[in-house]
Amino acid sequence: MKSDTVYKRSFNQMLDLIQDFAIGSPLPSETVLASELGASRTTVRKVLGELCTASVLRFEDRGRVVLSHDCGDLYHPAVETVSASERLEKLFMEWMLRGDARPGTVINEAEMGRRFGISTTGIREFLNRFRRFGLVEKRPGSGWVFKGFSEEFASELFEIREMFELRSALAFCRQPRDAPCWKKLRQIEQEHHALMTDIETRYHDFSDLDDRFHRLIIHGAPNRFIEDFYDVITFVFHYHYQWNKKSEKQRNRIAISEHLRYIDALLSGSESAVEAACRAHLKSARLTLFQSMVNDGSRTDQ
Amino acid sequence: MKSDTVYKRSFNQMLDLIQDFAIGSPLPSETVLASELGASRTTVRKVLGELCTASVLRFEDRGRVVLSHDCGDLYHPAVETVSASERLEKLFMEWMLRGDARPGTVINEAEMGRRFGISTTGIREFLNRFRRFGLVEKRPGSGWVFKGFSEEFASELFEIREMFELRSALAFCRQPRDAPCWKKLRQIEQEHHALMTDIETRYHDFSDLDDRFHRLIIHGAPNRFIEDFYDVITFVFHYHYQWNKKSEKQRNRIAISEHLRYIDALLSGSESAVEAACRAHLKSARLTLFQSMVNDGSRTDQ
DNA sequence: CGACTGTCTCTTATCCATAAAAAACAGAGA
DNA sequence: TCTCTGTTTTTTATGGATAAGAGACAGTCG
Repeated sequence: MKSDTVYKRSFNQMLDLIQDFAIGSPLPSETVLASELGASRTTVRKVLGELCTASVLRFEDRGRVVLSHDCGDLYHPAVETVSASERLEKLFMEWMLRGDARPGTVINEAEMGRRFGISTTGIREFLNRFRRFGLVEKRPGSGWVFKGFSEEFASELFEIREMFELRSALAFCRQPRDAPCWKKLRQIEQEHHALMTDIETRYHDFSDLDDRFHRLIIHGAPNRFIEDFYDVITFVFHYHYQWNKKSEKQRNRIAISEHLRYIDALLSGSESAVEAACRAHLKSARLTLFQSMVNDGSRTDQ
Repeated sequence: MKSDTVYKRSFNQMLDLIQDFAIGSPLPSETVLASELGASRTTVRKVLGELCTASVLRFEDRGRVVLSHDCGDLYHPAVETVSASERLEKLFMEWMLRGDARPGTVINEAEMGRRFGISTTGIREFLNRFRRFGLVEKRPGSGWVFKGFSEEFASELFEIREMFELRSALAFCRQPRDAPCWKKLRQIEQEHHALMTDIETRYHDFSDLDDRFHRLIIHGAPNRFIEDFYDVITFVFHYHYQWNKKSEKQRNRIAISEHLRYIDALLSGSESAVEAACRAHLKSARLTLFQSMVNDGSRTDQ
């Protein structure tokens, strides 16, 4: 049976949203709310219905008005808000990065299902999707073998990343000067400056900016395989650094200044400068990743 | 329920195999047979059991002896020999390459299931695996959108292929002269010569040789992402040229001579020669693919 | 006429069931 | 002891069921 995580998530979001409306004021139309919450109108109606019976809203004159802001205890627990597949992804990565899985470990669907409390179909689907990350491999008829989040893996990952990024950076700076990407680049540059000045408090915001920056570069000369591959990068970094927050602030500070140099090079239009800045940044990113891999006690061989 | 395609395939293979044994002579042990057929002993036993009741074999003295060679009508039909997922793959590619699916078409699991006679679970798994080919995309909560086997697709595919192959070719020729890959290269060179002399009759054998050649190059400096990507290439070429056999012989003849030049360059060890030969070959391969795409009536826009 | 809501239909996410295949275990003969 | 076969236990492949969620259609009110 499909879980109702979409409903619960929407419910919580709606509760947040209601706070922005004065008591007695009417809510936007269902259609508007739906697009606001990123769900279908069907779901929105269910949420609104529930809130009406809870007397947080009242149906009135073909629309809902806010009756109360006091609904802190109505929130659904956050856990019930993530779909089975998302939960599985998280659990699996946790298991993997904790080092519970030695390279070469054979995974079997039934056991994983039991361990993570998810049906084997779900496991199967996840592993099939997860295959492209290069961390598991399938033996048809037999099970799955786990290949280990190793330095070898990281090294192969970076080799491709470097090829792709360099190609994209050069393509980027060959774009006509009036292409919209330049404007976006300047915007992102501003964001870097802004983040750098607030680095003490906002250093967590870097990973999002980092992602947007690299995706902008890459999107200059679009290639679906390159963009897909960047998903792998994002994914790996996301989880790895979630489990290893050591010296995050410092790491991000350095990355920002590398980005700024990189952006300068792009804006200058000099291909050799771009190449140099790009290589420098990637080399440093690679080094940082490797260091965090060996320094992380939970991941070293013992 | 799991289908018994493994059993039927093994059964047919066993029938073939029995022909190699004289009447009255004993078959190898179950274990040996299993590894011979690439199936488990469980399956082998089932096959042997069936053949005993069909009086093709007789159990005797802790082993089976051949009773008869006359079993031509026992073969299971070839269709029942391919698993649901393989069948689906074929049907899907056929549907796609025939051009039944305009780019942007939204695919839905239930309908596909009906069309291809496969359960939605199967469809879902297939599409998830198929995603990496860059031809379908998922809209979570909603369906799948088909992106079209277009020139754009081919062009993006080739861009990556060229990057990877060039990188691999250069890495290949940097290997020490006593590395085993050189020997394999010479072997493959011989195979090219042999195929070229028999080209009139054996031109079908080229695609296999082509695959082995490129995989050898690529494997010189292994990188899982590059090898994975080559699966995509193989897959695309396999199906595309299966649907478009126009001037196959000529195409293969040209490719062989390009390969030979490419191999010469590798053996010479000159990086610039390798680069030139590699680029030339890929350029020509790309051109050939593009031509076959536009010339294929079933695939042009009408 | 155009934006809304009420209703109905169709599709996806997710679990479960089961036969086929694989793998592990156990006893027996050379 | 080692290799076989007989037997039992697991695990995978594949179909099916169903609640949740998305989308289409149809009135309705300003």
